[in-house]
Amino acid sequence: MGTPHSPRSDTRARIIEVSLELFSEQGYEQTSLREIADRLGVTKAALYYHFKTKDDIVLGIVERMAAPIDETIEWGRQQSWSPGMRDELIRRFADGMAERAPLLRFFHENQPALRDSPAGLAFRNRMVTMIQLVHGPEADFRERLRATMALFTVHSAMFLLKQDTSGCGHGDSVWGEPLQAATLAEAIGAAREVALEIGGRISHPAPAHS
Amino acid sequence: MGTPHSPRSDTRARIIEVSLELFSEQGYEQTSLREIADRLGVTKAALYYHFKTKDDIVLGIVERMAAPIDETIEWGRQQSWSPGMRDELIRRFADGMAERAPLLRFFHENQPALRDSPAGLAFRNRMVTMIQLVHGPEADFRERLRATMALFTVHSAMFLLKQDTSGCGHGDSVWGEPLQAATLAEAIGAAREVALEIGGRISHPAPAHS
Amino acid sequence: MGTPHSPRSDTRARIIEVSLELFSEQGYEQTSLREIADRLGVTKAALYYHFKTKDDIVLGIVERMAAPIDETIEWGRQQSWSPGMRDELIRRFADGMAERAPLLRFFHENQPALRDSPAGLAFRNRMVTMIQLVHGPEADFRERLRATMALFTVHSAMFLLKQDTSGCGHGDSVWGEPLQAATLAEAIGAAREVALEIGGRISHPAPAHS
Amino acid sequence: MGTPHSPRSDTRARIIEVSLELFSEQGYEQTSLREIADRLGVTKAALYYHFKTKDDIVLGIVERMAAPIDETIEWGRQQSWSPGMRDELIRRFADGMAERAPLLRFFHENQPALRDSPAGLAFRNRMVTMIQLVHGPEADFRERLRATMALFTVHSAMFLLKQDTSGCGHGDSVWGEPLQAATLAEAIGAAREVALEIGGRISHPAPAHS
DNA sequence: CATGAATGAGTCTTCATTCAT
DNA sequence: GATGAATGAAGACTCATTCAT
Repeated sequence: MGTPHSPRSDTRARIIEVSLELFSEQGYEQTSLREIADRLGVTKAALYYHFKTKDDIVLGIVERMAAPIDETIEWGRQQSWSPGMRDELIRRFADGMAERAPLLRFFHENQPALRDSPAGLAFRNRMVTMIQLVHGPEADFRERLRATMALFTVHSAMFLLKQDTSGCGHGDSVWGEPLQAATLAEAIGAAREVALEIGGRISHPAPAHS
Repeated sequence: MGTPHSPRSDTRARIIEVSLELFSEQGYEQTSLREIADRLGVTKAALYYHFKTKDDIVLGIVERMAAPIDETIEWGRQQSWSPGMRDELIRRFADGMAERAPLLRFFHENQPALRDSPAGLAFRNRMVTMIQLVHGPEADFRERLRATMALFTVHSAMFLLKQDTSGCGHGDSVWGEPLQAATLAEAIGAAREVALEIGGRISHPAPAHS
Repeated sequence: MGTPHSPRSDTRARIIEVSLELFSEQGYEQTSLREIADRLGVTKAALYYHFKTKDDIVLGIVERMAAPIDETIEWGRQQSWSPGMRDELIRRFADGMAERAPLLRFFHENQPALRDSPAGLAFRNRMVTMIQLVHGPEADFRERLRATMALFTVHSAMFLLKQDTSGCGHGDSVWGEPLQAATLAEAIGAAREVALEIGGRISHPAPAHS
Repeated sequence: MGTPHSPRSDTRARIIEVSLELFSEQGYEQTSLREIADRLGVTKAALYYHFKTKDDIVLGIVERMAAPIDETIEWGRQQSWSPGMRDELIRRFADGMAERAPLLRFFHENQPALRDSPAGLAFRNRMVTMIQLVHGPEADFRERLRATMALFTVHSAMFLLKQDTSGCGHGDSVWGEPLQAATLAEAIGAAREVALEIGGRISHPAPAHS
């Protein structure tokens, strides 16, 4: 009851962990509760002790992982828009996502499955808000699009990295040798910079040609 | 009634049409063959007359829709890389995708479901090839990432537009009034330009004649 | 119309041929009309031009293959029972079946599928009649059983031969080297002799120990 | 009602029981899981709780029923071949099968359906081993055939008895009155003796001490 | 905390069969 | 003689979920 982080049961935590893993590897629909339970060495019924619903697990995932986004959003809300604030926003987002890359990937790749679920909404709303904060008020379509691209860059980095892994043997990986050492961390670093460049052209609210 | 004996059943084509529609609206896994069949006014078995497998329908979709990508790839292969060629490549891709926006969206949002399927491979391979053509040989991670983002911009434009549509009443659409008139066509136009800007900074690490 | 063996269409014959082949290889239920049609290079619908029903094909098989049994039965009906007649009956049966071994095997291994079908009945009745002719009137259970075994010996020879073939690599074939040369024909020859021995103890109607 | 909290659900056992019943009555392919479930008063899904697969049910059947064969095989392996041992082997097999007659019949009549299934293999391997033990080493084709026939006699007895039962009214049962009293037990008794006679002529090609 | 047993709805798929052409 | 298109019934199997214990 009382103490916030009492070790009450780490099962709940492990469920979230394993679920995120499987969900991002195989997709939400492709991952069955049996699979999750098996990998945890418990029964399906046990999952239902901790979560009311499959979707509820996703909600759990979001709650545990979305904290940095929320902080960034909170910070963003207290600033007024300026190019510098925009850059800082992107920077914070990219850094916050560094350790949560799989989460981003998971939500991007499972939109249809989560479209109507509370968890899906919860996440999409956060992304939409972030995008709005980045492009600021009264932005036109181009600028909104740039903001979107800037934020999605982190996710796309994942896409690129995956090519290397999943290009199982049939040649033509995106990387030849130059990339042998690109760890996920390095990739995210690079993604941050590219994201800044992409977002960088959003000049607002006073356009240059006024 | 029109033509007496129907021009030899366009059912196959209609299946592809309707399937793409449903697949992109609800996702691949979330769309059952019954649903497709019902909307077409035929039986599930009829689908199996025309396609060996649910996945085979997706393959059909790809085949009918990917022609412009293939042409662009073909063109790209015959050029040698240069900034101008890169821009032209992006331009052609964006234009080709203009009428096929749902296809892009469909594949992006259903990666997990299609990961191991022939159809999924077929499409991902095309995308990977396009990306490689855009960034050209010997590009580093940042440049590859830019290339990726440039091409994905078209898809992200879809994401933005959808917010407007699917934000069914519960607030927080990305667009308030300013976007009331942004037709899909206009959006793609804008996406093309943004894509060009994003791709634009790829400047090859000074070739021999620097 | 007229001439008995006019070459009207050898398709019918080929259907029977191929069907028997597939039916005995894989079983009746496990063989679909599509499979038969494919192997013949025609459409399923074509099969329905020649046969009213899947079961009707089996009937066709029986009709074309059961002639020798019918002749043997006919002959048997005109004799009165004696040990010599019994032996001759077995001999004729075994010889007649020599070229139709697959047929026997097919019916034996597909009894459940054909239990209630006309074709199944047609064949089982023939076998029952043969058995009755072999053991003669007023035989007791033991003698009937012997008669049955004598006739089934031909089929069991098939079982043995198959072991050799289908024991795909996991060792322990029924035959080591001594059997390398046992062709189907030789096997049937041997089966005939064993069948005679097995049937041979049926001494009837005047038992020796009376 | 009887025992308060049921002895922990004998459902698994009942599934096996009912399945064997239906499988032998109608054949493996002709029996649907719905049928089994219905007769048990449970849902199809319940079957899948206890067995991974339809085929797995057959495996369950084999495991529960094949114990006596395994014991006989075990015993046979520890003897060295002699006519007496051979007779004892056949005797034990026949006795062991007395209560499991339907099992034998089931496997014989469903070979095609089970040919490639684990359950089918499991059973066929046992039979092949038994046959080898009966005819001993260095037997020729005739002797192997005799061994086979000896063991199959038990099954053939079933065939005969069935004629009586399933010849439902449309004439030609193998038995008229003389068999009214032949219970299954008696039949197996007779089969045992016939099997012994049939196996009896296997006389090994004069070993060293001839 | 967790399990064992079971459910009901739904999935994809296959098949024998029909019929207009 | 044969095909192309379609059907209706059924099949095996999977899944999220529930509940008594």
